Amino acid sequence: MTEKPYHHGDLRSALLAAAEAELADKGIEAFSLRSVAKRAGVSHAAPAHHFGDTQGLLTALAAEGYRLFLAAQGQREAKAAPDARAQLVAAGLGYIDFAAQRPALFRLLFGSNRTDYGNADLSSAANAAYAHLADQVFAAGGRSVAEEAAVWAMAHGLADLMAAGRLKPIAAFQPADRDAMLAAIIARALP
Amino acid sequence: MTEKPYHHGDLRSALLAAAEAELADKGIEAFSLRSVAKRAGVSHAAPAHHFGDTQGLLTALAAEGYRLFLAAQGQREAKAAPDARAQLVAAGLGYIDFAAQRPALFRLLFGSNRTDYGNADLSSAANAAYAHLADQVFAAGGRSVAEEAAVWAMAHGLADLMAAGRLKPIAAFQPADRDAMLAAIIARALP
DNA sequence: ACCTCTATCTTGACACTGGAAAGATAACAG
DNA sequence: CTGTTATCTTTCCAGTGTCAAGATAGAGGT
Repeated sequence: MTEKPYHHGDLRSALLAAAEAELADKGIEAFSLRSVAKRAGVSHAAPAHHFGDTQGLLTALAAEGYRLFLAAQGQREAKAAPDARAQLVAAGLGYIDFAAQRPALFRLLFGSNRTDYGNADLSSAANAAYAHLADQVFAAGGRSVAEEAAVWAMAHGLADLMAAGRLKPIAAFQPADRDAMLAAIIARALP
Repeated sequence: MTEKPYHHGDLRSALLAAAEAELADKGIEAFSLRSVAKRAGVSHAAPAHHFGDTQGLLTALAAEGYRLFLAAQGQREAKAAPDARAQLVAAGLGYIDFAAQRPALFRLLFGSNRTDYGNADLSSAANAAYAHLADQVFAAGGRSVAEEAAVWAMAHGLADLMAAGRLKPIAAFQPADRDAMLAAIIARALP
């Protein structure tokens, strides 16, 4: 019976998990560090040692978020045809999956100023996500910043509007129909 | 010499202006009601009488924001060719203009949960913006929710990425070139 | 003119927040 | 077993949003 040892053991991970739960529950604007500490069953000042301040915690969470974000795209890609265009559409669907399943985390990545992109870990995680997009656009024949922007904006726009709950008529479709519809829309932006 | 009359005269408008300045300076996540009151030269509890609470103030600001948002689209439309497709592209450019010029306000409209869409004024302002999009898509031949979503997502994606500063290579072009590039991208999403 | 009524604004209080400082506890290296 | 260090708690402070009570002034009726 590990009641409540003074030393948690893996508080860092526990705090990250608690922070994501807090984010999902209350959103970034009502995010409370003290509440995160309570969720992890620890004093309000405990996070400071692992993350410094709130920005540090959110920065670490965002870095994890970018890795999950890439993983969501990878899951779709694994099920798609191997040609470059199909892979790019699949990545777009994964992009949207992530935003729909974790809207608050998605907004932390793309719509928050409480993360520090000077941080090396976050910076490299974000760059990896961007590089993956750029590679795929190149593989599909895109050769300009405009081609990149077109694909990115289409996927991002769908994802952000879904996360905001503004595409309910589309979200209401059966998953298969919904995916087909979204895939067709994404395809319009392809090179 | 109107030194400091006990009654402000037009505190409501002054508070809205101060709130937008506060939003632009600190972003939605560091938005402080007391700081807004200070900007307007008034006690920290003065806003309560006009807006109730912080959510009330942000809701009123968002309603104003949607009207400015539509006005930004109207400005572009007035300079564009009268055919439906050109008007739709122009509206998209106005959409992006607004996001680029007032990124914090743009995020209040599309990425905040601190506004109350149950409020009649905000709700009707937001609906007016949506109706304008739907009308334009219909006029351009769009007849499905997918057509609507495609155009909306493309404009919104470009706007949100610009507001987040993630399309710097495109933002760096001369205005005319930039607009032409964005117009070409938006055109991909048209019916 | 005066006098009430009501809207507007201020003051003071409360619980909550993030962060700093200092102390307590336990793991670990020797 | 002991000194050292990492981890966590306690205590404190300034700042925040909201509520309640009081102060001020404009508006309308007589």
